[in-house]
Amino acid sequence: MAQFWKPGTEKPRLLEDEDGGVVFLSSSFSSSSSGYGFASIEKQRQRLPVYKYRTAILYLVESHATTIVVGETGSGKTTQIPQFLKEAGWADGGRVIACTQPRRLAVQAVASRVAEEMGVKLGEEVGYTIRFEDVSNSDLTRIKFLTDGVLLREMMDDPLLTKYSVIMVDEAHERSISTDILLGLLKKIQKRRPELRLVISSATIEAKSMSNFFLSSKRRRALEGDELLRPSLEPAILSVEGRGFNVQIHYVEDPVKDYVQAIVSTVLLIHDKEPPGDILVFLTGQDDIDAAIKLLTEEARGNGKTSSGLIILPLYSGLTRAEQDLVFSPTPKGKRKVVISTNIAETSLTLEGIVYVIDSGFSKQRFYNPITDIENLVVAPISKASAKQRAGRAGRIRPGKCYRLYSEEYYLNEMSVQGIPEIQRSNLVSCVIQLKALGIDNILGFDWPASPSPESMIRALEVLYSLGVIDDDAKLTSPVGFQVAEIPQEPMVAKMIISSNELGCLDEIITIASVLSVQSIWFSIRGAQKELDEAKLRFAAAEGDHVTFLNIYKGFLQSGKSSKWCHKNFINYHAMKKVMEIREQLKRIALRLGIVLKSCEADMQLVRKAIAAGFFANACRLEAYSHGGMYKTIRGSQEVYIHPSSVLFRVNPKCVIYHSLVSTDRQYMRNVISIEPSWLTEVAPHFYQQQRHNPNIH
DNA sequence: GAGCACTGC
Repeated sequence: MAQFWKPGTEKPRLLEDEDGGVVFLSSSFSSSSSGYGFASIEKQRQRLPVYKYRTAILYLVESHATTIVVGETGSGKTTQIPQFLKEAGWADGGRVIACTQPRRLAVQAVASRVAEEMGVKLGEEVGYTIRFEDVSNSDLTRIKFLTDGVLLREMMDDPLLTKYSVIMVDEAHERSISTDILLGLLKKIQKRRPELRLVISSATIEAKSMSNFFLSSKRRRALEGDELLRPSLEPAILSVEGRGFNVQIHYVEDPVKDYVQAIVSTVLLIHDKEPPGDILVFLTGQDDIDAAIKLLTEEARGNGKTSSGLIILPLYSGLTRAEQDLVFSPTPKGKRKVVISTNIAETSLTLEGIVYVIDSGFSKQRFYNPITDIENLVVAPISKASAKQRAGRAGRIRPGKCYRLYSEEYYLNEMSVQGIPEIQRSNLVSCVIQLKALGIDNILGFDWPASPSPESMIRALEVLYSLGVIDDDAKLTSPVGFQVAEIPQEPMVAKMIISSNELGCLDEIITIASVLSVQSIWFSIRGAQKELDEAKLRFAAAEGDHVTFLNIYKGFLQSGKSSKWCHKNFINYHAMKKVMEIREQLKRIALRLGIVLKSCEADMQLVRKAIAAGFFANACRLEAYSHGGMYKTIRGSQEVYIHPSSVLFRVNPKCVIYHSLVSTDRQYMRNVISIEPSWLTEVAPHFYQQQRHNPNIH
């Protein structure tokens, strides 16, 4: 059993502020109440911690180009600041206040809350825009919530975002790729539009570096000049307290060898010794979660006293909606809920009723190797910022406790302060083309909040060049480059779509692109693997997985888009509905780009050629004398295998193209289609011509 | 015969 150190002097406050750079404004700025109706809602608003900073916030936004608001959970900053700004006149004269979020669900929730507080109909004065859903009105909407990805897309039509007077970037500390790109671009826009105001909402840990980012060296010089009429270019930092309760932290004395076992022991310890309250456990992935549940169920059963009253539930994104909803159902009296979760509960989902958190100290994180061009998912230690976020989940309803399965010494001395920003862990192909489309040609010189490695940027430029999307001067080509940038898909998929025009198979290709962009269209039930495989066989096409998707789509349409039909065939109905939405979007965009919606009927050779035109770099050749179905990539001689979930598994055609690689003990190709090697020089002569004499091709 | 942290356009 894990031994926890119970410090004699337990920490009075969980969220220790360890960077001294944050300015805390005193409440002398407190505002008087605004003469506003809806008494009860107005009272609720006034009770939010952010309310007493109303005047301070308005003053800072007025006088500073950028205001950084450090606010803990429950401060009310997201719902209140846009309203303060509106009340102060920032939306007068047809201007709009924007507030971005990293996630769609948050956009919808916050927008409807604010519309309710203001007593207006959602979609009119208060609106929102997310992919597939625009609940806003260009004449009426004054406060608009949107995902940061949508705002980036808006910049393609209006690079200076002229209709917005204030842009609030919420959850900036999460440092997603789109937030980072957005921050870099907003900084540029500010130089052209001094009247634009930015509000960056961030966690404590990031505030200082965010402030330094918006105060570049050029600006420091400007500050010394004569800039009286302009707002101060030095960002203001305002800290707003949250409404979380204290969380006591417990550490283990010695490093934990087996964290699944340690979790089980700790759950039973809490259940035995601590007062009622639900437990949230952070683990890395589905495998660990299933193992922990199995072990916990066994040990609880064999331990009479503690076995009663535990409701043990898994939580990860792969679960169906119904399974996920179980964790939100209220815990019956006398019971204790134990939710064993991935990182999904760290930011994306909030559980009420959690009093105890057990933190394994690990999560799965994506890493990208620009040399091999492979993205890997690996279990890695979390950062202090994550650890604090996880612990905070225990203090939402009353004071709670957090059990960290690592030592305090490790936390203090070895854990990194914050995680590596996503942009430094990812393939940058989509990101680079987006910047190019916005006229940023000097990618290497772009002022990022955190610079990606030059190797990753160069690799992205190489891929875009090979696709014919950028030219020798690294400028977007016309029309292909601009078309690819318009299509909201990875550039290789976008190129496949554009190539389908002259091949006359857009109809089929957008179906394939749509299926490839959802997680999985298969409905997997544990223990029903055989049935799933049989269902797959009913649709399997000799050409490969992409053509199999076409068969499934056809069947789905013939069934009248029936959910029953999906169920019978082990197909995920919700995924199919998403496929339909994406397909409609792609169809609309393709038609706008002048691509003709044509079907090639049964001629699958055209479909395969279109796939090759986008994914030629992923072509592989079967190794003639290998018995294990070993392939090598034609370009890099990398050893790869067909994934067992593919319809071409064990079929092993001579030459294939894959859509993506997953790396475990081997590199597995997922979603594979067979091609003729001669097509490669046909669709990508520039890429393969130097290798004309390479025996691998002929 | 194997495996899918989490978002987003």
